[in-house]
Amino acid sequence: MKNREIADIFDRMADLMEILGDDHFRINSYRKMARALSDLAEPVENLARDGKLQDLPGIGKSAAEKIQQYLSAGRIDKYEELLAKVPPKLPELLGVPGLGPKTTAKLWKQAGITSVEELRKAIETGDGRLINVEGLGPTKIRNIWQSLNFLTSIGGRIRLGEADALAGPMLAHLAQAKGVQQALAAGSLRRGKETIGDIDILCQAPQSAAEAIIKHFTDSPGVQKVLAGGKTRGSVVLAGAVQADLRVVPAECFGAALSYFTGSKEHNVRLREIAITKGLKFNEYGLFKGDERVAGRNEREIYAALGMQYVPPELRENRGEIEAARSGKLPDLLEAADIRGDMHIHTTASDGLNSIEEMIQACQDRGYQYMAICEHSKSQVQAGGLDEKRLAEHVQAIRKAAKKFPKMLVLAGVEVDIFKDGHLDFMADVLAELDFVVASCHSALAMPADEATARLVKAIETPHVRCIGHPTGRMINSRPGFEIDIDKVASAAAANNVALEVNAHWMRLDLRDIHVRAAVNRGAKIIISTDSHSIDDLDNMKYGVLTARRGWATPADVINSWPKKKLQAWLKEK
DNA sequence: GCCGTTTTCGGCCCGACTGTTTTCAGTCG
Repeated sequence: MKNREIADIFDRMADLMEILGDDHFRINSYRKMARALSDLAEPVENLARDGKLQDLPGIGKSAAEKIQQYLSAGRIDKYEELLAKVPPKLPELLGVPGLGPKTTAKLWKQAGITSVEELRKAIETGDGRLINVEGLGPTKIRNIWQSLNFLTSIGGRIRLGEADALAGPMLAHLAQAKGVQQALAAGSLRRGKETIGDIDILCQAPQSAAEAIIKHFTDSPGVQKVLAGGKTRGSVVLAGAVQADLRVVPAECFGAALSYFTGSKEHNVRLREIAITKGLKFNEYGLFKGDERVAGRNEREIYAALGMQYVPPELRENRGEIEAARSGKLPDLLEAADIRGDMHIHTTASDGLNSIEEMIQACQDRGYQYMAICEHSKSQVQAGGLDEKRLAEHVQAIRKAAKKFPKMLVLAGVEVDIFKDGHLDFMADVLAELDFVVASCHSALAMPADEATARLVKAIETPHVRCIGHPTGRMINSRPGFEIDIDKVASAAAANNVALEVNAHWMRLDLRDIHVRAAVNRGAKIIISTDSHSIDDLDNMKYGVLTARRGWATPADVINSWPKKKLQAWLKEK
């Protein structure tokens, strides 16, 4: 699957065109193409084969030809032409905060700088080259210098759970400032995206209090560096080199600002375009007819005034939610409160930190009606995987412990390993004794897409298997995991009445959002599980719910939102 | 380069903050 690869090339072409000063509308359309390709769950090769490339939003004749050329010849002429016009390492300058295409072009043409390393040397040695660059004074040079040092210390986007942990204390700190009526996380954190670039916080307060609140924010304990502080917004760097931005707005604009700063950018652009067709103007202060504000206090009245359903933040990615909302066809998404159980929990019997009873109690404390304890199987030696004998003893221990919790349905399960060729770590007669079987891959996690797909399909077709755990095996920001043909996997899952896991741990979130959507579209069922190895891990469920919502999942799609009786009936179906 | 419920041509989102060319360009979100 070459989706990501081709998307990157379109993004790089856009970068090059920006430096060369090309028409910015054209550049924007290249960005849209890159986005369409990276949002695509199925292999772009399939669309190309079926002549359906132009069905993708923003992909026209010319882009389709470029994609076809890449797939058949491994190159895109236009990209090669652009590369020939610009020094190879110049585009990396665009990644330096504060450096955009205009300044990058000037550094190149007026100072002969062609890479980040050369820029660093030019500043370090003070060789005088930068003096010739117009628009570049001492302050800007100092800021660029700091950005260069900042760059070497950060690893890019942080994971959802990490951002959430940073935002929580900051929100609590802000709530103590005088005049604050409410403070919420906006941006990709509110949308529940798997990684977060920076933390956006929106605060409702009277205008008169704004400046003091921003000061309160920039003076916060965790702040390492203040990047900006004005009358309506402030910007800081937190521990771990994470940027956090704050905006303070009065109540009459809060909804407009929340919508604006929640994004996504692509969703917002569409909203503004719709506003224009209705003779309105939409900005972060409200929805305006001339000078009159027709909406802005909350998001719902804005969507209503634009003639569409309220769009939940998780769907705001311009992946079809605008059209659905305009025709009243948005799904009734799963809610966190719908979750009735956790179906993938470890205990001290394998590599968990808490006992059976502690985990049952913790699930009961969270209001669950059912749960499944699923330890590793014998080949997971490093994780204390259970062999047949220990597994049988463990089942007895679970049954015994469960008697102390009559209200909780405790399933004795297993997380059985799927080997490289798709066969399992336990024989069918062992699996038959269990209430619930999750099958997962823990080894050979780098294999070609067709082999990985076949491996999962074989496991799905195996008797007694009811769920595939963390189907791609990816670890966000550290391991890509399998590329799979999600349509094939989901179709097999639907046909065999096997669920696909959304692993709720913020390091996994696997299935990921676009896979959930493809799976649901194919009629596959989802189980959102925390794969908990401790009591605290149980609280990761919220990240799995966010991911499922981003995949347009409804309660009907998510088995562990079903009532206990319906779950028990489903368990008997295979 | 894409796109069409005022369209196949003429559009294509909006404002804050910063530093510098002291009236605005560049960058960012």
